[in-house]
Parts: sequence; structure tokens; C-alpha cells
Amino acid sequence: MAGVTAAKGPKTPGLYKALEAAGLRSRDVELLHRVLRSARIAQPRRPFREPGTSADELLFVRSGLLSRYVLDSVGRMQIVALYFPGDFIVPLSGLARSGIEGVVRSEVAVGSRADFDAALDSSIDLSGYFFRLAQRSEAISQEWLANRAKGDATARIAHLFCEFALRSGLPVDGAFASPFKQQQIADITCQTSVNVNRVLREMEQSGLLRRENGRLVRIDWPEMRRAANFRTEYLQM
Amino acid sequence: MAGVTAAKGPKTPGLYKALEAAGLRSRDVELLHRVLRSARIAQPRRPFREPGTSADELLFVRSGLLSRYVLDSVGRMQIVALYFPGDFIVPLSGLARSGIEGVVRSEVAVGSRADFDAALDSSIDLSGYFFRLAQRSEAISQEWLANRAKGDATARIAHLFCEFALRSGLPVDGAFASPFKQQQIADITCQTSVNVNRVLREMEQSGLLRRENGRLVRIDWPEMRRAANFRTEYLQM
DNA sequence: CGTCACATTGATGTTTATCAATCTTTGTGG
DNA sequence: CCACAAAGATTGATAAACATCAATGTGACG
Repeated sequence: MAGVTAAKGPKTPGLYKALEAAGLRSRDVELLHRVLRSARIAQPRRPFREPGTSADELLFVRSGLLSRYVLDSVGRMQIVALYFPGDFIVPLSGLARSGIEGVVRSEVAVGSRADFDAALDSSIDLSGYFFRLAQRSEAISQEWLANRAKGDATARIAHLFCEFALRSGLPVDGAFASPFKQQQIADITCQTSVNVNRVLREMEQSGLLRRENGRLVRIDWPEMRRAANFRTEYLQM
Repeated sequence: MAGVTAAKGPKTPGLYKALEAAGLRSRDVELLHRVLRSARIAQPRRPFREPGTSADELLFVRSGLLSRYVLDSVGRMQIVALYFPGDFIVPLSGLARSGIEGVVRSEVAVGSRADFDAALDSSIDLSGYFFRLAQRSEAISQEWLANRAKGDATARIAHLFCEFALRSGLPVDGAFASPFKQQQIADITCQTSVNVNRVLREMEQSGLLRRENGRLVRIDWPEMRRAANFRTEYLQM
């Protein structure tokens, strides 16, 4: 698989600590730790898990940024979910319609479905935790649906930036470095890269953001949130 | 609340039997049964639970059809999920951005969040069951995202009909009575009712469906699935 | 310094929203 | 059962948003 190589380097226990902070007991964190036996690297804009193949693994994002995508009948990509460091991608039974790929180079911890199921069966707290995670994912998808349906191109891009800033834990008023290519923004916000380009220019002209050498460097967050009609509640747990 | 009245008439134990068929033990079904203490009626196209209010209850659809919707800044409705008989609507903490309303008149069983949480805490099978339900809901949302983003108006309407037929358990080649007003189809498929009307006419002209007195009576399912690019896997559990 | 991926711009076409009527069906009180 | 009202469906004209097609520009990197 083109986008997958063996990961090297140490694990990142700090993220597991973050799980404890999210309400998991250290015993359960240990359980998960043992499920995540191996590690791989997802390369940017390369498939990590192809659509139509088995989705029989638990993934945990140690660093970077991953996307879940669906290809339509003509092969155009639509990104339907983003996964940030600390997020899990849970296994599904059967063959997945959607694939996983790196938005940027990402370290991914990997465990088997069998081990994951066993861990869930052995801890009711873990079951409850993944239930709440799935609820949150569902809320995010529905927020995307509402935004993609009713917002214009500017609102959709603004929403992406707002959600990215919040989920990646950036300081809300700080500098901002977008990891996205314009084509990726297009794949997330249901547009063409051509239109993304034009809308970004308009956003810069109207003062919503500033760019240097094509890179985002500064965002007017209050205005951006207004443009996105962005609320934060759906991201809470 | 305008769309809510007290329900009368007997419970529908048949649906609880369906839960057993879905893999729940009768002990767990009993637990849920005790959580769902009361019942209410959701009236068609009337809010059952307003956006911005507490979503602190477990709902179970006994009959009818419910929708979860979000209102944009101008008050336009976008439906982001549908709930069929046998589906649960799980409680959320805090105030919900989305509301619930009846697509048609529906009988809804209601339980408190506290009782639901207690039931989850007391049964690991129940926890696992609701985890899988949430996973399925997430898969449906993501399928909607892909379809709404990449399909044209015809594909989006076709997808709605296909999913409706499957989730409501209709015989795939049988007659078909749509419960949806054109405005509701518009709210689900991100269009205006004016365009839904035109697209339905085109679909009838091209033989995808037939109508009598404006009511859908017959659908060419193979062609409809092709138009929708519809796959069934995402609905499996 | 040539190549490659990505960004940018312009010209044109399509889809669908919007606005505004009119027609049809359904429900309701007399 | 009818008259009327209200909701929904249908149709036409117009405009905005965005896709598509086709070049051209630009920075990174061997």
C-alpha cells in the first residue's frame, strides 16, 4: 500500500495521558495500549486504507492528520471525516465503502478488531467511552451535513478552519498554519480547487484571513466564526 | 410543545422482540423497557423537541417516522437524520443544536437520561449495543455527506427513496407510498421544494417512478439504485 | 535549470435558487 | 354535502453560485 510504511521512533505516551484526562481510568488506557500492538506511517495524500478493503483494524492517531473519504462513480474524492491526534478510528465489520488517507504525514497506532472487541467486552467503562466517542463523531458528521447543505462556499471553508483550529487545540487567537492543499479543502468542502482558490482570495480581500506565499498566516477568528455560523457545542464530550 | 401529546393505546412489544433479534438479550431488552417509562405522540411537521433545548431524554420510535433537523441563520431547515420504528434517539448532555420533529404522526417512548445511563452502566452488552448503533448512525451520516456532496438533485432524491425503502423494511420490488411532502424531500436533500417538484417530474418522465394524484405509486428500483449510486453495506449492523 | 506539483486566472456553461403566479387537494365548519 | 380556507403542488422567468475547461504563473527541489 503506497501510503503505509512501518513507523519508527518512540511511542507518544503523552496522548495516552490525554485519554485519562478525557475520563478513562489508567487501567482502561493500559488495555487500549495493549490492543495497539503495531504502528505505521500514513503518507500525505496517499491511501492508507483503500475503499472496498477490510476495515478490520482499530487505528489511533498519534500525530498528523487523517481523512476518511469516499470516491464517487467518477472517482472524485469526498472527505467525510477528519481524525486528529488522540482520535480513534474504530473497526467495522465487512468491507468499507470509505478509505483512510493521510492529510499530512501521520503516525498511526494499529490494533486488531478481535483485540479491540475483547477489550470492550472486558471493561464497561471502555464500552461507554467508545459509545460516547461514536456519538461525538455522529454529531460532527451531522454538523458537517448542516453546514455543507446550507452554507455557501465561504461558510463551508470558514467552518473547516474553525473546526480545525478547535480540534487541533490551537490557541484561538494565535497564528494559523493550514495543513491543507487547496485541493484537499475542495474535497472536504464539496467544491473544486478552482473555486477554493477564488474564495480564499475573496476571504483575504475582505480581511477574514491573511496569506504569505500562499500560506495562511493570520485569521480574524470572530469574523470567521460568524461567516461559518460556527458553534462549539457539537465538539464537546 | 406543539408537536407533542400524550400517547394512548397499548405498547408495541413486537418492536422489543425486534431488539432481541438484533442481538440483545431479553434481560437487556427488559432493562430498556423499564427505562422507557412514558410515551408521547409526535405530530407531523411539528417540533417534538426544539433546537436549543435540553436533549436529556432517550427516545424510542414505536411507529411513524422522525427527523433530526438544524435551522440555519435564516431559519431554513436542514434534516440531518431520520429515525424509523425501532430506532433509538440517544440523550445528549447540554443543549442540542438540533431539534426533533415528526415527519408523520409517530408514537415515541421516552426515558430519562439518568435511567438510560444507569442501564448502560449495569450491562456491558447494552453498552456495546449502543456503541454499535452509534457507529451505524455515523456511517449513515457519512453516506449522506458523500451523496449530498457529489450527487446531483436526482441522485440525492433517489438515494433518499432507496434508504427509506430499505430502512422501513419495504419489499424492494413492491408498491411504494412516500410519506414525504415535497418540502420535506427538499429539507432532506438540500434543495428547494420548487426544484424537487421539477426533478420528480423528470424522474417520472424518464420512467424512474410513477405517480397518481401526486402520490408515488411505483418505482423502478434497479434504475433508482443506479441513479443514487446506492450501496446497502452502510446500513448493515 | 528543468520538471513537477500546486496555485492562479479568465471564459463559458449548467445547475439550482429565487421570485411570483396559478392550480389542486385536503380539511373544516355550517 | 357544500363552501371556503389552508396547505401543498406546479409552472415560468430570472439570477446567482459554482463547475468546467483551458492556460499560465510560481516555488521547491533534484
